[in-house]
Amino acid sequence: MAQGDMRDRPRHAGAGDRQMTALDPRAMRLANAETVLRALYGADALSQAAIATATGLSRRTVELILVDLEAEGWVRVRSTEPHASGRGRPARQYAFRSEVGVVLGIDIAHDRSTVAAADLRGRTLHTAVVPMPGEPERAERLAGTRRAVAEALRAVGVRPGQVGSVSVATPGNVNDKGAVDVELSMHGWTGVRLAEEFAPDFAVPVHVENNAKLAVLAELWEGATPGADHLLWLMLEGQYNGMGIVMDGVPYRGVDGAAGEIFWAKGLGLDALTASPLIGLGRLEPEERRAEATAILERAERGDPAALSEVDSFADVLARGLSALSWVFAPRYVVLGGWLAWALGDLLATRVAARMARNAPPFVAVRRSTLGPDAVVRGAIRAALDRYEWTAARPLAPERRPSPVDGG
Amino acid sequence: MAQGDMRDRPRHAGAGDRQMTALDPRAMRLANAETVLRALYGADALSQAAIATATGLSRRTVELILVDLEAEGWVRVRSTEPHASGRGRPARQYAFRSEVGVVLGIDIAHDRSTVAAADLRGRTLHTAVVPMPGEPERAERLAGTRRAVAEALRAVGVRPGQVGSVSVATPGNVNDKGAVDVELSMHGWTGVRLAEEFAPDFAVPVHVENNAKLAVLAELWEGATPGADHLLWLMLEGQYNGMGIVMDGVPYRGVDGAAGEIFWAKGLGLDALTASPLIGLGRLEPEERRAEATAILERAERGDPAALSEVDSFADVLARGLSALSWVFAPRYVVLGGWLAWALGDLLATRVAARMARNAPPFVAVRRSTLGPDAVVRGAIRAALDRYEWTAARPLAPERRPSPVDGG
DNA sequence: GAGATTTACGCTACCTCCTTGCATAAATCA
DNA sequence: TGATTTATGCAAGGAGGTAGCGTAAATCTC
Repeated sequence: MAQGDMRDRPRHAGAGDRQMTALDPRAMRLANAETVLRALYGADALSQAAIATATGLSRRTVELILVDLEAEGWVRVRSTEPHASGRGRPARQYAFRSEVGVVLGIDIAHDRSTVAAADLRGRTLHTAVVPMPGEPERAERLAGTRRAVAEALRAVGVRPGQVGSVSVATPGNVNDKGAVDVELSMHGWTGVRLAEEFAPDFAVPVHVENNAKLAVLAELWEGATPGADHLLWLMLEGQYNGMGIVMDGVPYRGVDGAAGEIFWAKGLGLDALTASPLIGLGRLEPEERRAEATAILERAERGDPAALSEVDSFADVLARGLSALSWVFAPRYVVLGGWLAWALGDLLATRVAARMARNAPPFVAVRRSTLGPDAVVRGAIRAALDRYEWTAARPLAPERRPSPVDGG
Repeated sequence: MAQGDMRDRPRHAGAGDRQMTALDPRAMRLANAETVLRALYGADALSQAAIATATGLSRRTVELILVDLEAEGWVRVRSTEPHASGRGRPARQYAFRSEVGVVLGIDIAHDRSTVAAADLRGRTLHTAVVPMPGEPERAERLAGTRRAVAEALRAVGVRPGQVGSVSVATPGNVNDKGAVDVELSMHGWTGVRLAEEFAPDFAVPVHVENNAKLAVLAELWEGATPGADHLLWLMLEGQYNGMGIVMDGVPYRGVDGAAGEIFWAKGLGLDALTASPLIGLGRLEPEERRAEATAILERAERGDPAALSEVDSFADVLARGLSALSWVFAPRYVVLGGWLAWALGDLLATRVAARMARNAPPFVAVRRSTLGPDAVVRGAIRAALDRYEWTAARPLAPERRPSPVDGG
């Protein structure tokens, strides 16, 4: 169930994509129960009849399944509500209980490790941050991250073994076994087997992915391009840049997660960005670089030619590379993310868009990411939720359930 | 069921990827029957016990399902065979009947239309070719293609309404509605709605796809890279070049099928190929250009510096562009296909590989396509098989069943 | 060649789950 | 207070899957 299972499978056993597992009445019940649960998950509260029409199951079956789900703790009965048409017996409203499971999103960044605990609808319950000043070694970084995990779990009152799903974001290439293949900017990070490192702490498999490839999930979830099918997401972070590629709604990893290394590719011209003063800001401390970027933005908005030409030449290089990539990928959106895009506001995006309008396919739209600095953690939470195993999981007991009031 | 249905869906209803449809006993039976059928499809012949262990169903259930499948005509009972261990009652062997369905692969190429009829295992039963000399207009080309369809169906003794699945290959961008958005090299072809054109002739929806995107399916099926997960497939045809991108085992289309237009992309340098004398050969007639290419190959193999430099400069441009793309896609293979790669043998591939070894990621392997001129038709047949609806289809009646002996 | 052994087949009994349909419950409206 | 409307609870019936036993059809042994 960890990574690397669905790769390199021969897709040509036969026709369409139905399941291949044997179905018995129990499996049927399980599948139908999950269907009901999903229907409730997607809505605020639903009556039996509403669930029946939404799922295609008979009302009787829905009724029986709800009895089970309520007994297990997945579902709460909201006291009969007034009702729409005004008359008739009011229907009982059933609601999914997001509190009965906790997932973790872990963002290991250069200067800090951030751990967010969220409920099953992805609402953040608590965020723990452990700063990582002075370029620490591998062991120190891992220990600090574990402290952040412990703090987050303590805050929401959940033991590690009860966590429903975990996703870890890291800079560098994450291979199909959940280890970092190449990461040059963090000490001793190349070769670290993150999935193995964290696996013993939890009862569920630990998912590990490159940070840009996770941030793009947040963009699809609660960002500028919800539910988009194909897009390119650029993480402009200064020295540490990356790309998230989404195709057919799914993030694409390539062989051992190596996809999207556009800054290593000769021929796209994006390696020229390294020389840009804007990229150079990445070397500064977070507060400092943000101030610098804001200063540039303000100067440019006042019409200062030096600031404008700085942004323009940056946009030139970016637009050239992204135009070429757009012919290859035919994405619906190109999204500019990372703190640099965040700090430069719409200035950069509009300028890149103007330049791409001439050279890229006409259907490609340029967007600025609407996500703030927590894009990567939110993406990790999204990935954790996507991997949460409804059928295997058991809801947390009432006394163990965290409430959103507890944490931050 | 045609194209364009699974696009742009929000992927974040909840967790993993189970089905969302209500399951009743009948659906369960249908799914289990399909599971049994698939097991038989993947093997030559199987006993009840073998099917039971392969599928996870009880032997009794397998037995009952086989009774149905045999009655419907899907399955044949091979007379009890000697048996492995030597003793014990010999098991009945059940075999999937590939003859009970016919699929069509249609390749509309510049100089001809080719229609191949195949059985459900993809064995070609008959191939009909209608030449298209003198750059005909749209109507003429469509009429000629219909003639080829009629001939192929006559040869295998099947009426159009009985065809189980159809896939059409065409040059140009095929949008999500099965129409050609842009195709400049064939008269009046831009805007032709191929799915609609052919739909009335058949009882099943007609799948339409760009020819390079279909050829790559043949490569995965019976070519140089069977079952590969990620690869880039180049169709070098002279004037009409294209690319097929496979990611996670699935061909990638992009917005309205526009993905892979690497020759329109400034910045990759591949537009420079247009100037190459090798590409120029595409303007000649098929026999002529093949002779010319073979002549170049022979001269190069004898060490002729002019021929070698011609191939080298071609390989240079190709390798530069493909190296850049390899950083972006991280494919396992880059495959050179099309008649040009076919004609130049391993010469081109080894030279491209040597140049890419320096600039591309180390895991990328360069391969020459092992498919001949029928790559596109075979890919169309593969696509048609992939879309064949087992559960909806009814096996052909015995008197209508084509036999491989009939056709070519 | 008859009986033992081995493996496969056919079938009955039973279980789970889904569906239909009707009687009952709980609200509003006249 | 009774009619109307909508929701709930429950009994009966049907479809499908599984377990397990007796029988069938081979080979092996003496």
